[in-house]
Amino acid sequence: MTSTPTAGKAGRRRDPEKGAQILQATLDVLAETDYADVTIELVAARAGAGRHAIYRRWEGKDELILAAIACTDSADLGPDGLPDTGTLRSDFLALLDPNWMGGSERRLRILSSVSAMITRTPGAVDAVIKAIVDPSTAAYRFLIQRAVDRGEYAPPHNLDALAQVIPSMAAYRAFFMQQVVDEEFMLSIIDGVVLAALREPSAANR
Amino acid sequence: MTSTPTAGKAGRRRDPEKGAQILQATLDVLAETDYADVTIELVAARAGAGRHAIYRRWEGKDELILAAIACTDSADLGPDGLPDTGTLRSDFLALLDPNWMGGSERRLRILSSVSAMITRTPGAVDAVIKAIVDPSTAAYRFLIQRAVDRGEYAPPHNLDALAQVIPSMAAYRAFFMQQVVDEEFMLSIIDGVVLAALREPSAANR
DNA sequence: CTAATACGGCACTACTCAGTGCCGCAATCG
DNA sequence: CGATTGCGGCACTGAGTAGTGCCGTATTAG
Repeated sequence: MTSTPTAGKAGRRRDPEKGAQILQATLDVLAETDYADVTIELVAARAGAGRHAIYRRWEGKDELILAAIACTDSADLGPDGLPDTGTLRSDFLALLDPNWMGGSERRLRILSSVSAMITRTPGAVDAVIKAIVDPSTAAYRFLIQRAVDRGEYAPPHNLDALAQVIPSMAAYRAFFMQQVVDEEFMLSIIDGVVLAALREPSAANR
Repeated sequence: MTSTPTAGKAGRRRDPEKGAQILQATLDVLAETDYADVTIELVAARAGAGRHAIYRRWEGKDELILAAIACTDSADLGPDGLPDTGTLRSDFLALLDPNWMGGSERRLRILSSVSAMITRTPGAVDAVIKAIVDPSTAAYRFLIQRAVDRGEYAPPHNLDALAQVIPSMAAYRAFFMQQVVDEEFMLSIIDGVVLAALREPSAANR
């Protein structure tokens, strides 16, 4: 990539907005169509840019998409963005709020679009794991651990496995079955699997 | 599709073997590469056939792949093909045998390759669900239900949700995380999630 | 001012690949 | 035998698209 002309001397400076707009447009297109249908032309048009503005910043299509994945917004999955309602079950239910579901749905769609890239492009797996998979798992791990810490449940046999239940099953349903991840489905997982696998704390743990 | 000349009169008869070989080759290629990399040329070469032998039998690429998905072998997931070891946990462990894992891995790879097609081609979702998703879920549902029937566990709160845990989490790991679905991972799901969510039967149920 | 760089828009090349037509040969029917 | 159809192999067309070059314009440093 050519360095920004700030270090040099003359010339029009590269618009910092454009880069962000292009990445956002890339994520938008990824969330709407499949990887194979993501054309540079489409991204450029969506960003109100020319193709050169893209190729000036990234080596090619794959680098662009990798960069876009890396800047997927997962702030809502951080400890500070997660609900804290007092009980684990109502924390889970709070995640059904459109406020969070919007981000989840978008991440799911991006995840599925990028899937075709995963087996092909080196680095794609790591980018996806870092930007989407890990934050999701970490969010559920955090909620469960907090419930355990407050004495709501006994420490589970395998926290990591439990934390992946909801992301996995939601992705499987949305992706391979093309069915909506609605409240009814989420409740069936929450009550039928996750909470069922957690035990009341023994007296010794209180 | 043109009808077989058996009803008519003259001409060389269409080789019934060829059709099967082409479908098998399609599945092989699907299991090895991505949907976008599945070219008719590649399938034809793998089947030892010409492109015409394919287009004579199917309308186009999508129809070929749909037909191939529909004939995915899931016989090992039928009630008669599943292990019966006496306990649910050892039934699950028996599924780790290469005998079953081979089929599972193949189905997973085909599932991931076809995923790009799911959002695009009408009928692809139904074909995938019927040939891969449903048989997998049904197999786990059968094993769990049998364990419940023999009094090993109490009837679960939501059998369908539990039956989808292993297929979902295995697919998520293999597909989005590109990590092997090995014995260690399976054990963490079996013990940490599925069996943890099942309860010992109460005295009244015995 | 001039030089250098960014920008959008357009045209162009290069490549892949689905689908078709043609050729020669093989099989099957009358 | 001749007509018809299946078959593999080859060449070809046409569509889609990644990537590049050029043009006129805008912005910035010296």
